[in-house]
Amino acid sequence: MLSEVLQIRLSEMKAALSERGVAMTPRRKQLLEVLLASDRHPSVSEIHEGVKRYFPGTSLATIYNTIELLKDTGQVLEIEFSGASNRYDGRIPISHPHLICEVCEKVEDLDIAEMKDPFEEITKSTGYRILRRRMDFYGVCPDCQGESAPSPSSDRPTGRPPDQANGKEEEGG
Amino acid sequence: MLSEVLQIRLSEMKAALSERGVAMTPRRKQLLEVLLASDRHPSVSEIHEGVKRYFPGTSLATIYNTIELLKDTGQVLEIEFSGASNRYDGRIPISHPHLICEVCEKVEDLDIAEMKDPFEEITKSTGYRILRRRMDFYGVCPDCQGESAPSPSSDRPTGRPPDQANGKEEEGG
DNA sequence: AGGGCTGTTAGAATCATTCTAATTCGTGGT
DNA sequence: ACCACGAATTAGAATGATTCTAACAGCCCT
Repeated sequence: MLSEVLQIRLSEMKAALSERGVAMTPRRKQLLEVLLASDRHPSVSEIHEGVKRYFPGTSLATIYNTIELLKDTGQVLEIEFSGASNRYDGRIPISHPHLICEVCEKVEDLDIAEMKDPFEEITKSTGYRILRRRMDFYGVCPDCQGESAPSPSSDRPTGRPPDQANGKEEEGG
Repeated sequence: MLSEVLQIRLSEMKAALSERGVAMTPRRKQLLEVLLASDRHPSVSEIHEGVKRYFPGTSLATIYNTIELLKDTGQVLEIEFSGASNRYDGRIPISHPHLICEVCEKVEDLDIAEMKDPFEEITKSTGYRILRRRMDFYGVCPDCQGESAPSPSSDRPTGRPPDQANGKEEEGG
């Protein structure tokens, strides 16, 4: 069962889809719940698994299609990865920073309170019309540190090996 | 011909490769020059084109292999994209912010002087061993604004359509 | 019953990237 | 000159996420 806050998000999502004339079918409803229920920033195939528990015949295409609708209505944040599957955040659909473990591929939200938002300033100084931003930090989470092999508890669909461990820990910048 | 600053970068790259016992073959030398000569944050296939002008038989695998060596030695910054090709920055190989036009797929460096670096603080508060970060701003560059179709001057190998233009300009967060 | 509009599906197509196995190249030793 | 060895390079296959296509199913409306 979703918490009260997530129930509100669910309503927002449904409203946004309905406003655009998209039907709320049982599969789609289930997809939204799976998306919101997970705190792992799930991938398309994880969402697929979740929906298939209730609607076994569901195809991957349906998940991709519905995610596309959610993206179009600004109801999900897509976190892109080049070698692996994209991950999705339905709980906080607006740009915000993440912590990403390169060993177990965990994606966590990150609070940086005192960081000033350079949004307006960039718009002014560059002339760009900024649509979204990405601020993510990649590293090794506490659980995965001190292990030579990645934690076997996490299923990693296309995990990359921890080849970053070459002593360079601060890059400055 | 490369500027003096870029000549220095070239030397650094060669030194880093040599230190790791990697031979500086003519193809690899050319690849480094192509990478440094471009201010477009070129993709693998753009680099491939550049190298092929001098060594016509060069295969894509060679480009991928050499880029891999450069990544391993910290001599190139990889900017990942999920739907399109990755882009590479050999001039400034450490993490730094970019401006990315979603219409013409231009990638520019961005200076944000007064932004405080939350690096140490995140390490302390989360326990993560941070290896790299990404701070990129996506939008529409001045050249592409006011055009319904992307500028035909730029060659876009796997361009995505400008479907971001749905009125949401500020996402906050 | 029929028309038309979604939603859904299986499977093919695409495309960047990685892998594999074979060939070529360069160098050092004879 | 010749050979041997290891690294560099190659073509092409394999992989995997995503997108596309064409067909089918469901439903509302008359």
